[in-house]
Amino acid sequence: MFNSAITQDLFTDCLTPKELAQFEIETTVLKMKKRQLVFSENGIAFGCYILLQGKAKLFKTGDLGKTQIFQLCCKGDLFGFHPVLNNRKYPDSAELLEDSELLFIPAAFLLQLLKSNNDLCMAMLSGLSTEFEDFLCQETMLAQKSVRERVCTVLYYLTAHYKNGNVEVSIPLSRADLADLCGTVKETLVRVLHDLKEEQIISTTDARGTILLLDVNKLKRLAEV
Amino acid sequence: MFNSAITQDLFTDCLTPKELAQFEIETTVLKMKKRQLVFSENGIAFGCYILLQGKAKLFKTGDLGKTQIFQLCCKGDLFGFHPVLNNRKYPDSAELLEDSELLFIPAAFLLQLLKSNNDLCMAMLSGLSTEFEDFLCQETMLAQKSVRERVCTVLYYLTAHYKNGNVEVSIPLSRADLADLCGTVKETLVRVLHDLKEEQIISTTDARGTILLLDVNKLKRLAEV
DNA sequence: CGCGCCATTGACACGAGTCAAGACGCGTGG
DNA sequence: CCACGCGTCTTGACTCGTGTCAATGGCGCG
Repeated sequence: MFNSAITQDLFTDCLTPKELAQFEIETTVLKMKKRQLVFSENGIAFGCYILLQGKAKLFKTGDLGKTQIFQLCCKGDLFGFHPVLNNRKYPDSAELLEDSELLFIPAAFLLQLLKSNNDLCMAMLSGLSTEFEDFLCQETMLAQKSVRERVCTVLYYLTAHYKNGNVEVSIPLSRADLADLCGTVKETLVRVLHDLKEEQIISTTDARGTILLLDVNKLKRLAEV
Repeated sequence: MFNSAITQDLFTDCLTPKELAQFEIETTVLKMKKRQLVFSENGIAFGCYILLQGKAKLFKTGDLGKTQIFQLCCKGDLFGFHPVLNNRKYPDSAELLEDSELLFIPAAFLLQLLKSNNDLCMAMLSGLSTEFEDFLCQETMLAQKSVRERVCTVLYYLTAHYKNGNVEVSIPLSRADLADLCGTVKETLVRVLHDLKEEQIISTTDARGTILLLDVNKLKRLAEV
């Protein structure tokens, strides 16, 4: 959950050598800073992006101005392509969590590739369907679970993003971002984290509040209630 | 919201006459009764369906057994295709709300069409992207709005499904189904409906509790808070 | 006629949001 | 090198929305 279902493998796996060469030419590498917006809600989609290096969050802003994060992007993830495919405005926003390197793919070129390469199309359909699955889980979780369960669920799934080696998982997200992932507010999130600390399930090492997962199994059990 | 982004137009618009002929041959009409399951979570996907006549709800069951409805299907909607595209099990279930007529499209045939017809692929990609937009709205709504606002939002969007002529909108869903759409429980939903009745925004005519929308504009305003 | 499903209402408890204040570390500038 | 200020994290007190449990009412169907 919260992972990208579609990565740059899409291109490396599906494109012909000739198309790959063209790909090199048509795409552009961008360097951007932490906190910069890659695109934002209602903006026109000139193309999409591959995250070559760094991290990003994808989120939507509700009617009241509160943001809901629905995906965290890591190295290799493709994002921002939906409005290219259905020719609409961006329904969401993307912000960098670290200084990052992006590969920009122009909309027209992506569409041209899709039109001429059926394998790519099929792979994309598959990816979008997997993304659909993910959304179902997210939506059901948000609608049905308590905040405590949601926090545990989110922390558990973040292991996929922030595992160092095989054991340690440290999560450098801010409290505000974590709250936006869980669909709650900072204060409530902090209280839950406090409890989890007392239960020896997590710990916070540094002053920034980086979370260290101590007992992933117990976390998983609490998440699945 | 809660609408299908993908309908049978996909086929009528994109298929060649020859493919349409083949389509006639490969697909099967099914008649099924209210409350029957078309498919269910974790089931194998043998194909997908077009709703020729009737209504259906698509939902996912959470860890605790509570169901969350995320889409209502009307005449012409295509559904149940995601696991065909990504070769997995069904992540959701489909249940008929009325006696219905379905067109079954075998998985292999759908895949064959997609492989040989790029227009169809592109149209499908577009539809899935629009579906993605819809999910973002749903998720943000569920995570951020109060129950009252959610009920108003849901009722408002249901106008698209249950409009008779141009003015009257009557909603024949059960309280349980409405609650499952709003991400709440029957009792709470009933209380909100009670208040909306007092505020002259809706009324319930028959004993089954069919809801009649009196003031769609006010409803919309309450939904957008 | 009576059973059962569904809608409705009431009483109650608790989870979670809001508001306000304090703690802590970090960076900037004097 | 220290002090101040800012941003983030944390905690407390309080309120209220919402879920749970339980009981009643109404209508249709067998």
